[in-house]
Amino acid sequence: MINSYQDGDKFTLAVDCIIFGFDNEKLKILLIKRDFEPEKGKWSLMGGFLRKEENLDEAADRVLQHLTGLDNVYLEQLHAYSAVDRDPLERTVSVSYYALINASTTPEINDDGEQYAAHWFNIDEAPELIFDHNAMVRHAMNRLRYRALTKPIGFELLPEKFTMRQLQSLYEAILGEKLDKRNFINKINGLDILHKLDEKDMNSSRKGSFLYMFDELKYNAKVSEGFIFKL
Amino acid sequence: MINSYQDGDKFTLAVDCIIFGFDNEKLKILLIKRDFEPEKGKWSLMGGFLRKEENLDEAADRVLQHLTGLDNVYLEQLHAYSAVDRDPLERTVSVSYYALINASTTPEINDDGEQYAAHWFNIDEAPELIFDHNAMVRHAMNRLRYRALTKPIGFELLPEKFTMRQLQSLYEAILGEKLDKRNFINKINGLDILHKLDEKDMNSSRKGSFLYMFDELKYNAKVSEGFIFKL
DNA sequence: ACAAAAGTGTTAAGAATACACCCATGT
DNA sequence: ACATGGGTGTATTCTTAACACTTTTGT
Repeated sequence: MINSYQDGDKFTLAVDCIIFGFDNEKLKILLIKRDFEPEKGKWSLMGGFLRKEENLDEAADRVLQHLTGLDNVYLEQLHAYSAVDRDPLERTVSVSYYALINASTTPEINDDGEQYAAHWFNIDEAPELIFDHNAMVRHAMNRLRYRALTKPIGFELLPEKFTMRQLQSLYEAILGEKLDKRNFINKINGLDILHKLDEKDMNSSRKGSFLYMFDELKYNAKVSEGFIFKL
Repeated sequence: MINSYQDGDKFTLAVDCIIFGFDNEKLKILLIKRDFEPEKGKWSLMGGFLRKEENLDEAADRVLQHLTGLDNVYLEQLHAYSAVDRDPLERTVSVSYYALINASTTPEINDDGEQYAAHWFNIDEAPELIFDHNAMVRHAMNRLRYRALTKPIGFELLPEKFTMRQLQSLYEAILGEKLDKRNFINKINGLDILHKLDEKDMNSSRKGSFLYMFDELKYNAKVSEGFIFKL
């Protein structure tokens, strides 16, 4: 049974990316409209096939870069989907990844009109997706919520400089609940992983609000001292 | 790029199982000694190849049943490992699963001596494993610790009837730390998901200790009322 | 002067932790 | 009678949650 390779069936392997973004108000997801069969015209996640010379992480990076042009994106593997009939055309096992991209750094999406049209949707207004992609998105949301509480991944979704209010809005969008302003700020400051700038953002109010940066060095130092990030 | 299936490479897909057990004292892992190449004679996880007519969960079930004869085992998918050179003989992508089996229900292991010899190891005394199996085990331990705090999975590893002390020892083994007896019992009782029997286990002491059963109905009712299990 | 968002601490409630003695029984 | 593990409750600390007013400044 396991003592030989010769009798193994072979499979097409795909990656599908759940791409999250944030526009300072709502959590978004990037979807593409399929311009090819099967399920032409329907919305789906961005995906691609694994190639012999790469591993799954690299395939996900490649797919993401093709669509967004972005490199060094936060990507995390989620789950392998393998139902025999999940893809009606051909047996395909797909490994899902979720990506966090900072909407303000994001250049135009590679929407070449030929293969697919890409579009940002509010996470709660996304259309029905093909295959098992709806389940993939639900799963990704759960993981995102969990991760947001145990790793400072939120910063991946924000511009380099951001206000406390933006950070709070992001966490509210991820967790799906309102948070208390003072408690939130106290908690964040208690973590001591932000650098407060002298600069203010004057867009949101007359008074202006101070900008902060995530201090990755401080964070890494704390983690290596055994500090456990917990929001 | 994604608009056709024809140019896709194909891959051998495997599942590898991290099989945890508990002997009332230590957390154990079931490993097999390979009697075939590559890496003949070395210890590894139990694995097998995915077949066309099944999905990954089914493949993991099959592999596990072949080894242990057990059905209805708790199995959870963990991660897809896909390094190009992870298996020196042939490009193989492997999806890891962890399994929890109740050592007392476990019949003899299917150790047929021809293909492999299976052996239980204390988790902290396990030998070096082939390929990336060491990483798979580390990953599985982390997931097990997390799950143990948020789902009553511990009960999968115990006999149907068990004492509080057994339950506590199990959690201590999983979490790798000593717990306070009174606090532990208070917490467990606070969850109100156990059924206390009139029966006593007379093996562990002269006085005897009451046996308990996990009440799955109560648990499910609580969960569907929105109760969040948190140990 | 007022509208609109920023900024700032304290108190109360709840959760987690530390801790020590008596009980039942077989030998 | 004693040795062994079983069983039980309270006080303290820490963490989390609730809560309201003043500041700044552009119009």
